[in-house]
Amino acid sequence: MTDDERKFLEAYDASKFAGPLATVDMAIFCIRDDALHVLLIKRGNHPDKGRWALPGGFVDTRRDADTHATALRKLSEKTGIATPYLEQVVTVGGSKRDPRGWALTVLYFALIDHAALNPDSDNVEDAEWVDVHEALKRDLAFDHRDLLTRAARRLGDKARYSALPLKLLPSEFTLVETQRVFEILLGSPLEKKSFRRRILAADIVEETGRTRPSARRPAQLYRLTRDIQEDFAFPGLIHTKPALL
Amino acid sequence: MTDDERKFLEAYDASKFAGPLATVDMAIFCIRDDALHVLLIKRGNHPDKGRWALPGGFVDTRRDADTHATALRKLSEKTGIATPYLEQVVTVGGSKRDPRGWALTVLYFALIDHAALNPDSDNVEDAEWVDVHEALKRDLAFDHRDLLTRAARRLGDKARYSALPLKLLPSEFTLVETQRVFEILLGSPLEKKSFRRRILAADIVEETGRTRPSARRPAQLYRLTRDIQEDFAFPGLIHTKPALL
DNA sequence: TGCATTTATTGGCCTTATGCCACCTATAGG
DNA sequence: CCTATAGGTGGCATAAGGCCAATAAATGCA
Repeated sequence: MTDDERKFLEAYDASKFAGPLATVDMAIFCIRDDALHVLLIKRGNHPDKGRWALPGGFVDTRRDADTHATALRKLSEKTGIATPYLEQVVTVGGSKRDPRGWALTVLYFALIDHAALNPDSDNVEDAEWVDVHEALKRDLAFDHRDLLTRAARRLGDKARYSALPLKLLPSEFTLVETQRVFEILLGSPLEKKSFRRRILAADIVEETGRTRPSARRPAQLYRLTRDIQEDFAFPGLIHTKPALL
Repeated sequence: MTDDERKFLEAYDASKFAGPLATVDMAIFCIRDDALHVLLIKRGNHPDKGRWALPGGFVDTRRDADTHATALRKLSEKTGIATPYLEQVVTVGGSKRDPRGWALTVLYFALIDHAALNPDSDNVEDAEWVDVHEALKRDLAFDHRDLLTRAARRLGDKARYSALPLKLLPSEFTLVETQRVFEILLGSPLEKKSFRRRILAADIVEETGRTRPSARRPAQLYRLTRDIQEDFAFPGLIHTKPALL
């Protein structure tokens, strides 16, 4: 750093520039009762007090090293889960979305295995797992309906060309369960043989040798052969026709 | 709005909450000299004065209705182009990326047809179209090398499963040119017949009836049959193997 | 124990999509 | 006209995908 630059920084007062309000909001998804659910929180403070909203809050520039840390902090506060799949969806900023002023929010979605949740959390007064279709019908706070739409669409898109939906399953899962998750996300049934051929050909799952107990023929349990990262994608897990938007 | 809420808002002073600095940065791409190029700007002010950087600047909460408007404003200032393809890539925020403080930037990329540029703009001292590979070797300002990497990767990914690269071409283009753009983005040659079969089957281009003059057999000119929107995607434009990250 | 029932998993054939590459075509310039 | 060259097609062998029926593994009851 040059002296010139050092001098500039000493004179710089960031607080003089009134930037926008910066928040992080999250769509936390899980599969439950054979449907995609999202966690909603009833707002306890103004504005939009009493309305349901996506969990979220202000970026804390003192505690959060980056926005990802903010998201992880919020997620942990709400669900107790520390290492979910977390993906940034979009950032929405504008003057109209929050009555407090020009507000910018970074939207994330998280995928969790419903079974990994503490069952007590179901009985919390101000938090609720809601079927996504149902949630989209509610009068959510701020522009959270738009945000939820975006997050859900992203997840649905990824179900077409990636193996991401596997993150909604427990660490051991059957192929039938896997197919069902894809069907829920895609909203249409899949052909069993094709689905299996593809997921096996993709070489991302392997048999554990164990089976899921059942009153009928027990299903083979599988696990991931590698961790699924963001932007992990491969063609052809699904046979649905192109979504030529 | 309830009285209660109104009272809350009157008492609310957004400026008390020193949010992060909020900026928009852009990777403006075009094809030039048979390679992907990006526009770089030489910084005229501290910090990182004199270093090359992606074009960008602060969100102006008085002028910009939303971040998209900020991006369009920046793009128009730098290139004079008003209606390009614009897509948000990611938002990066953290305490370490800008010496002025906790800074949050929304990264966009724009795709433009190089021929649509005002040729004078090539002679500007502080702006330069740089081959992306070359740009990534430079010591760019802030974390702009990371940002450029992200934008370029997103574009490369989209070349695998969408028709987006068509936005780098003029309004009339030949199929050979189109294939070449995909090859540049993917970094590997494509099979001519397969490529043509697919792009024609996708029903996104149609013949104009005109041809591109040439010293050899003239090539048929095509145009888009519809506007390409963000997240426009379809499988199978390319035959490259899965990028199983 | 043997059979009906139910869910998991596999076989196998037919159709479509792709990879390959040779061949045909349209121009310009000798 | 003939040649060189880049655009554009034909056509077949192979791979991938859709379909659906057969097989397999449990449970519970006759």
